[in-house]
Amino acid sequence: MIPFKSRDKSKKRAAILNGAIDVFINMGYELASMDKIAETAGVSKRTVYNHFGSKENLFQAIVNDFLAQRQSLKTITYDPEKSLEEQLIAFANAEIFLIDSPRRVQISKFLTMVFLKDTAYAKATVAKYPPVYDMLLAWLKEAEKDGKIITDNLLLTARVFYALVEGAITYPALFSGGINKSAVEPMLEEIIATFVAKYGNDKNTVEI
Amino acid sequence: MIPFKSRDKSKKRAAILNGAIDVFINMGYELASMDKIAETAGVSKRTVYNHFGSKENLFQAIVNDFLAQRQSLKTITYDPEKSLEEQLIAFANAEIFLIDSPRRVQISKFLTMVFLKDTAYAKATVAKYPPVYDMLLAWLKEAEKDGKIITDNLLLTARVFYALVEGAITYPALFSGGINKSAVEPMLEEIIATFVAKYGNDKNTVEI
DNA sequence: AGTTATTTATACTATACAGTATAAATAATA
DNA sequence: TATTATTTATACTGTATAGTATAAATAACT
Repeated sequence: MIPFKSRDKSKKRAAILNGAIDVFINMGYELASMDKIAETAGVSKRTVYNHFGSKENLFQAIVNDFLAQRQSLKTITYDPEKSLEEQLIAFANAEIFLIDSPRRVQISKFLTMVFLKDTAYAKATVAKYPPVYDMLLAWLKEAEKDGKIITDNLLLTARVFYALVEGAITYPALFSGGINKSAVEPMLEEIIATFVAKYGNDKNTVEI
Repeated sequence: MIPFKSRDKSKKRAAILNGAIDVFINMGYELASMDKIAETAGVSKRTVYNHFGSKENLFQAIVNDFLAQRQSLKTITYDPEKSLEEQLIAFANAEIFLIDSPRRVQISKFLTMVFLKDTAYAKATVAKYPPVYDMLLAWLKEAEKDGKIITDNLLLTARVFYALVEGAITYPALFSGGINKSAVEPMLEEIIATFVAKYGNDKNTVEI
């Protein structure tokens, strides 16, 4: 039977997703019971199943919603008029966005746990979204052509950049439960300066 | 009743720990059943309980055994005769040790998951062991005094170093399930070079 | 060989949870 | 107001698992 006319279910759907995120975060996937999720969402258990069918599906919906956000971040293209630092900070901020609100850092933490538990699933899931490295690689290529970046291995260089951002900011935020701007900003400057010290074409010094 | 004489239980204990690690790694803490652990260890379930009392205790024993290994790594002191690179690689290798065998990378991965799930527990547990940063901080202080390192913030500098090592090597190893020397070595050189480019006192260049 | 610490096999208890069933209640639309 | 898509409350099924009980078996030490 095709419903005569379907009504707006988005409110309940959002409430369920929100409650589920809370419970997943606080209990972990295994210990998050569908009863608890329904209660937290202020919804009957049957409604949860009507919307998502299974715990697994509910989880997938959360993951997809979250990763879709990342996808929608605007692209960054090389601009010879702007300083390297300014442009690199834009790349870093695209990562920092993922841990930039209490909610997002919770979800990132949960996702990291799940991805660590099943790295094959992690790989398959992340593969559905545009690779983060590619945008930086394209940027680096342009910057190198413009003589502002010096490297003999673009991929290694990109990996060093993300190592700095993730190692200094993202992962610490997951463990500390969040970031505070006043602590992140000096660190962000420091890692950008570190990157530029290695790969920037500093025309103001010369070998003696 | 005090036992007349206790016998050597270390063999069974080791078998249980080993089996438990296998099961924890493959199923995660929650889904690792004590029946499965006993079976994997080749031991009766009652013996598991005789040795460890509870699943929680068994888990704690694994964590403590693993972290105790790290503690036993030898200290690294500043040596003015050696190059910065050579000495920094020793620091990096102390980290790489933790992901340097298939077994250790599995345990590190599992521990990272558990620590992410309960960061308060993580903090308390890690606090029981010597802080990793302290040794590098002492080294940096000496290197700075010796004029080989230039920085106005030792702590930030240490954090950049570990960000590079963890972001470029440790975390990627957790997700990829291990490291292969031929891929790690170029990356290790690259991050050491990056660190030195920023903080090394390069007397061979001068501002013009 | 005899003592006894340790281990084993089997069965059991109590609890929790994913998912289903059913019938009644609610609320949006016509 | 009548229709019906959606939601709710309650109870249920089947399965899984942490931990315990008990008595028999094993093996290290004297």
